[in-house]
Amino acid sequence: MFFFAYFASRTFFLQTNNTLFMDSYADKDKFYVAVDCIIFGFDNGKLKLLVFNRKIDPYRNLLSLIGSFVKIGESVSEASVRILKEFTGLENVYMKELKTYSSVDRDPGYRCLSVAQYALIRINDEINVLIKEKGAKWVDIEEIPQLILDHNEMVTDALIRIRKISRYKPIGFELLPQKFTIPKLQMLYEAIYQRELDSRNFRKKILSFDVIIKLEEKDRVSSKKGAYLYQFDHHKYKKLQKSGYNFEV
Amino acid sequence: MFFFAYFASRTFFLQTNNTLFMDSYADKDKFYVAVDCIIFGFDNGKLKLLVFNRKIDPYRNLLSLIGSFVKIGESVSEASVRILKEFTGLENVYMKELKTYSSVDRDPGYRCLSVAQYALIRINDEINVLIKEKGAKWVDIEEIPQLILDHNEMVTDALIRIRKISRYKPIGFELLPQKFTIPKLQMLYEAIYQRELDSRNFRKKILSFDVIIKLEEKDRVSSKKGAYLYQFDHHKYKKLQKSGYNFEV
DNA sequence: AAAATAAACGTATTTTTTACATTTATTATA
DNA sequence: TATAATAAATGTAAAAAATACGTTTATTTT
Repeated sequence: MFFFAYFASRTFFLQTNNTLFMDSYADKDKFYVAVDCIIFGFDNGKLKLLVFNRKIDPYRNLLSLIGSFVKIGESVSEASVRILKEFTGLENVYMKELKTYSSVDRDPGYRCLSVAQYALIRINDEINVLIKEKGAKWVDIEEIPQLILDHNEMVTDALIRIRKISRYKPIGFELLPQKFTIPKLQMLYEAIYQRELDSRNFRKKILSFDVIIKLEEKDRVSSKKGAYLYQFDHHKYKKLQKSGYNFEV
Repeated sequence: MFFFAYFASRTFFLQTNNTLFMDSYADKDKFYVAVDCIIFGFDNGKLKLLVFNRKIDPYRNLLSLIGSFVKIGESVSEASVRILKEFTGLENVYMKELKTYSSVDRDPGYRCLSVAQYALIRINDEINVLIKEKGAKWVDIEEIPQLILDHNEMVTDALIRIRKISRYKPIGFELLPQKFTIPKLQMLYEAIYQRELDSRNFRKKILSFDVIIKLEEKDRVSSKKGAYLYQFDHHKYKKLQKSGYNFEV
């Protein structure tokens, strides 16, 4: 029998020797270890997922998450950092392990275990140029298309996870630009929770954490009056965290 | 170079063929996939960890978690269910994935990735007979001995996890016998959180969830007056969970 | 009969959450 | 230049939840 590489672009290597692996065959008695990244961004008031349009077999013209085999000489998290950098140009991204997907028949080509990672990134124009080059694109999380293998399951699990996590950790800030307005922050939380929040209570709550700094500037893009810009205060947040605080919106 | 199996008891197999693997050598260019279980129990008012005393090389006479290689024909969770059953005789145990440990140098013998799982079990005499046979034993979580490889790190991570999880899910009930008293339940939560709780507020809170059923019987082991026994009401709990409830003590 | 022990219970205070409507700053347009 | 339109900013009262705290009860042992 004849199998193709899980990912067959110039960036996906056979884990044992780092050489291109286009049309070799998989060893059925051997574990392959992959990493798949569920990358979220926030744009235009909507939570987005980065998907990759495969241009070659297998799964030509189908969508998948951004992934790669893990090389024998790197850890799973090193692999995920590597491909995130490759696809978005970003380093120092908020990325956490979701869970391991290891069903025997999850990948017909390989006995392949995948460690899924979810990441939150700030979308900007540079990134959008790069992902276009790579054949990736953003899709709205309310309209997630069919993805290969068990990738849809991974996305569902990741969404559940970020909803939970966002109740302790100010992950919202990872998705917004450095300067943001409170109405934008609220929209993000509404996108994460998929429900409306009361603007007065939201503002009160956010400000009560005392981890954002009001700037003099206003953002007048979405309103004539303009909304004050704020910045996240990492220093104060770290202090707060140390004292065992819980960030719950 | 010459390497030994990660676990070398009759229960640990080479993942490719399920045959005994005592003194063969590892393929350094190949990923081995292992599972390690952080098994918690509750006994005598203390939270306990199940550790395994290795009687053969490598790591003879050292302590480790209960673990195994994952076989090529099973998923990670199937492997963890398998070894949990083998060591404790238990099936249908509360067990969840903790995270993946995959540093390149975490195991000097193998390029081995381990998916750690944490489990909560009800200790009883039967189990204690079986674990003794297997060479395993309970240690107090406040006095965890040195374990092999990165197993201490796994335990630390698991403790952090169960402290977090116990704020949403009534995991406490997984660790207690079917019939338990409120003071015992409180002791358990105190062991998990490592801090004292107010008995009046604790009782009020627990009863407000309306998921435990008061029985007519009393447990007079730790008091002359005796404490009423209660039972967990799984049915009511499931209903509650569906309605989006949060179980936080 | 008295002492000792752990279980069971209630209430007042503080804190947090929720619900809800109006005013403000600015731009566009009549 | 007055008016309409738009989204941002703000406060307060009521309800719910969390916290702090002391006494009584049932029973066994002495």
